[in-house]
Amino acid sequence: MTTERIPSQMLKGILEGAILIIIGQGETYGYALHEALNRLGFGDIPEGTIYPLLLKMQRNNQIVGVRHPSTTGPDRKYYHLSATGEQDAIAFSRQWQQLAAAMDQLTEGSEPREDED
Amino acid sequence: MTTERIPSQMLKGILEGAILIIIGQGETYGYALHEALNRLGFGDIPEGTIYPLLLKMQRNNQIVGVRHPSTTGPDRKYYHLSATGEQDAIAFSRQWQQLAAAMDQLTEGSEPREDED
DNA sequence: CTCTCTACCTTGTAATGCAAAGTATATAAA
DNA sequence: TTTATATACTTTGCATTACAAGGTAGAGAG
Repeated sequence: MTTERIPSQMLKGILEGAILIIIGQGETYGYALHEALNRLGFGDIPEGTIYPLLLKMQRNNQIVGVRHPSTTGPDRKYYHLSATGEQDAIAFSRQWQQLAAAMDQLTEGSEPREDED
Repeated sequence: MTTERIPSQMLKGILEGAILIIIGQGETYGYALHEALNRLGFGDIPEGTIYPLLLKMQRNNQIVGVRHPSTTGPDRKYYHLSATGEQDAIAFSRQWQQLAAAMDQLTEGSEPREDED
C-alpha cells in the first residue's frame, strides 16, 4: 500500500484550488467533499479544515452556497462556482502546472530507486 | 512565456522538501540556492524565506552548515544533508508523488482546453 | 430513548512564506 | 577616499492556512 499521508503543511494553498476544481466539475457539499478528497488520494482531510475553508471561499465570492433539505439527514449546503471562482480555478491549474514542472526539473534523472524495498 | 508566479501559500511545506533535494544533489549555500530555485521555475524566492528556512533545517538536524571564505565576497555557509535530512528528502519525494497523483486524478479528462482561446 | 450516521459550525493553535530592515565583504566607479 | 553595486547572511513581526477539539442538529435503527 503506497498510500502515504500527505503532511498538512504541504497541502497549504493547494486544498483551496483542489476544492475549486472539484466544485467546478459539479456542485457538491462539504460532507461529500470530504469523501471525494479522500477517494482522490488527498487523505482524510478533517471537517475542521473543510468547512471553515468553504466559508472563507464563500466570503471571497469564489463559491455560492445554497441550502437544500435532505430526506436522509440534516440539510446540505450545495456549492457551485461563481465567475470569480471559475477564473481562480483556471489560475490555480496554471500555477499547479508551474509548480509540478519545477518539481519535475528538480528530480530529473536523480530519483531514488524503488525497484525492491 | 508561461512563467507564472507560484503563490507563496502554495509553496508552504514544499520549499523545505525542494531544498532538501537540491542540497542532496550536492552541497550548496543560501545565495546559490536562491538562484537555483529561480532557475528551476520556483520563482524568485526571497532571502527572507530561504535563510530562515535553512536555519530551521539546521536546528532540526536535517542539514549541516560549514562556513567557507570566498575570494569574491563575504563568507559562504555551505550546507550538506545529515542522515536525517537524507531520510526526510526521500519521505518528501514520496509525499510529493502522492500529492501529484491526487492532483492528476482530480484533473483527469476534465482539463480546460487551451487549443484555441 | 439512545445510538449512529449524516451534516454543518466555531474557537484557538502551530507552522510557513515573506516583507522589511540590518550587517558585512569584495570590487569597480567617482 | 568615497560611493555604489553585487554578494552573502541574519533577525523581527505579520498574514495565511490546516487542524484539533468541541459543539449543534436531523433522520433512522435498536
